[in-house]
Amino acid sequence: MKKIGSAFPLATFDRPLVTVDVVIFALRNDTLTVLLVRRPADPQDPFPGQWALPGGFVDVQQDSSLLACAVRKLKAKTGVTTPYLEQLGSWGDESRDPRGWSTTHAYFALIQAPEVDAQTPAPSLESQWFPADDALRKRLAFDHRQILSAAVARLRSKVEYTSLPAFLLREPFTLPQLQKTYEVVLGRAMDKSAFRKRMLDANFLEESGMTDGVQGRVAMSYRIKDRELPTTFPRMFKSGE
Amino acid sequence: MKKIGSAFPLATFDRPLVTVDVVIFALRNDTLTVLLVRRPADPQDPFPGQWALPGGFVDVQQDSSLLACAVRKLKAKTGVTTPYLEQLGSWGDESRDPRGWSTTHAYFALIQAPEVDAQTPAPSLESQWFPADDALRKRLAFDHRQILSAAVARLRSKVEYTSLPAFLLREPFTLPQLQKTYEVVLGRAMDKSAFRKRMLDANFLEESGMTDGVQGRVAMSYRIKDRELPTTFPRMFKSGE
DNA sequence: TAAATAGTGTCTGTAAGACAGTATACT
DNA sequence: AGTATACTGTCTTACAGACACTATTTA
Repeated sequence: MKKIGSAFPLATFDRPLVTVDVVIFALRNDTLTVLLVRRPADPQDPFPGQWALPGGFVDVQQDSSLLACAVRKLKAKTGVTTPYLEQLGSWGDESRDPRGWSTTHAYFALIQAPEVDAQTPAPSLESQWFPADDALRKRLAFDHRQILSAAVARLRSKVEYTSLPAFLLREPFTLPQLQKTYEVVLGRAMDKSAFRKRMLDANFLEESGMTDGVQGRVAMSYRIKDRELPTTFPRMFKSGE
Repeated sequence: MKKIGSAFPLATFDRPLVTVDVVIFALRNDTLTVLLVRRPADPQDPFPGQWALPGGFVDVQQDSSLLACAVRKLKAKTGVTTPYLEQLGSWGDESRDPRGWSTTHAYFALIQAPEVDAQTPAPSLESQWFPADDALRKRLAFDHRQILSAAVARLRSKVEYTSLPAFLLREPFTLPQLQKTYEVVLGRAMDKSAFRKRMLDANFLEESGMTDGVQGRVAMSYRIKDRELPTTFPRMFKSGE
């Protein structure tokens, strides 16, 4: 077997395939949506024509790390360069890819819904946003359904005790908008007073002037103080897991 | 490049190396310890003679999945077959292994400290338990220091709101023993009354008769109701992250 | 009886939830 | 004025922490 990059001898093991997949979440139409791409129709490819998570092989020439690879794939599909991006986990076994023993490193990204008329890669025949719950019910290529399911579960779980949903909104945003986002992600209504106390006490937002409300009272708008990482609240929203 | 396992054609990419590493925690002498192994002394190998996490290449003939590979490596080093085992994350870049672009899938395991005189693989020159805090200060092979650091951080973080430390004890155990375990892992003392209320209210323990105490009042002993997964408490022990 | 360990009771503080109320905008 | 939206206040509940107390064992 071929050696790469150094004088160290390598055991002659077969190497698994190494891929990276990205679960990209955005809020569209007051719905949590994920981006799926269509596999090539070529019957030589595995799962031809099926929906899959955006992703693919690590390119050892181009990608300096797994994270860099995920960033590259995210940018290629959405144009977004500064998302919230966290590692979800890895999957690997002998049967998930018909081409052989294969591994994937899954990431999940939260992005602001693209402006409809920006010159970002538009949704197309090969790439489309689906409501998360619809996507979960689809038959997806590889084990992507399982990965997507883990991503949605992780997101919903973290939303119970972190400020993650703020990364789905374009800044500045109002507290009612943020509450709506929590409600959409979790699929249940929340109490306004408790919600506001919690967000403001957590001290991760800074005021950013009044909105020019379309109707009704104008609201205070906010920005995230530190976009690097989400804030953890001292308790869960709803007791239990 | 060689094709494996099927008729699907593969792009001729160089494939990264694929390894699995396991961070194995046990309680020894009222101290949180991790198992490290020595790299072979052969200068042909990377990091000869240095301490590293137990792990190595995925063997596509032998391992049907990443998890199976982690289980195999854990068993080889400790003889333990039913640990608490969870995926920690994956690391991969062009420079972590001098042999080339390499990835590792890291797992972390909580096991009961091996009986000293059982016929399990004994600690040896090539394999030794170190207090977690000492191990963190060592120079380790590859990026294993970073991985170990992530494992300790994850463990300490989850201990704040889950029943994880129970997996470090041999059953049955008493509440004072469990409390001691929490204190050892977190490095701080906890209030007895609050601790007991929390554990008993969480309802993940079942009574298992009285201990024959060596001195002092005999204590109720407990077993874990469901060893499959840890229980999540409704709040953190200490507010904040 | 003293020492050691196990276990309980009571009070306080914090933050979430329920829900009713007030404030400010537009029509 | 009426409606829609933003925001506040008050009461209750859940649970962690502090700390003093009681209970049961051995020496």
